[in-house]
Amino acid sequence: MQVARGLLGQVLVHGPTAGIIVETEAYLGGADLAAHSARGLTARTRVVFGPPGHAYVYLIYGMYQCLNLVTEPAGQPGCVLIRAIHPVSGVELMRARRGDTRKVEQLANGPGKLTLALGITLAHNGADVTRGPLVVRQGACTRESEIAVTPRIGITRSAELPLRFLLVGSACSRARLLSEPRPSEAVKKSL
DNA sequence: GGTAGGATGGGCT
DNA sequence: GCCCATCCTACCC
Repeated sequence: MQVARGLLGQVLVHGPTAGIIVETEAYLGGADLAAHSARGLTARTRVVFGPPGHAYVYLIYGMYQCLNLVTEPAGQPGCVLIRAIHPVSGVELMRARRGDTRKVEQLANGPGKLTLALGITLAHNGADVTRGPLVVRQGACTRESEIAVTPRIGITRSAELPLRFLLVGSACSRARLLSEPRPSEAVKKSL
């Protein structure tokens, strides 16, 4: 949960493409029934029970891939789903991968979209995010006041838990945030 | 602006 | 056989 907040404002880099993380969701161990790990250690969730700082990538709805970062010590499940990024480099490549003719804000403003835009696939499952080629870099400092917290979306079990975190100034997460506060000048500039 | 429905395949009961 | 941590298109305001 702390990691999910901390990832906001950090930069996700893969090759020539990169973007600022603007939306995350935490998936916990224990009573969080929405987490894949809730049903115990299986072939699919092996990585989630492994050491932190690794990528957990899985196939959803038969056609999209979602990227998570493992957060807990080995033996203990827990991860953070990256839900949206704000593209900062390699935008033309992202555009090509996504099929062109879109606004920049829409290139990677969803979990399935950002893996496509960044070129992240199931092959990255288990990859060490501190060593590359897929890396998380420290970004600009994020103020607590720039973070909004809401229930997670797209799930039914444990749906009431407030585990979704957004940078309120980002156009890339805006559309999905109900009753959105005014974006601050500080956030606008940092994007 | 909004919503309804279909695509599509692995994982688990 | 059913359930998805999704996205896009068509269609209707």
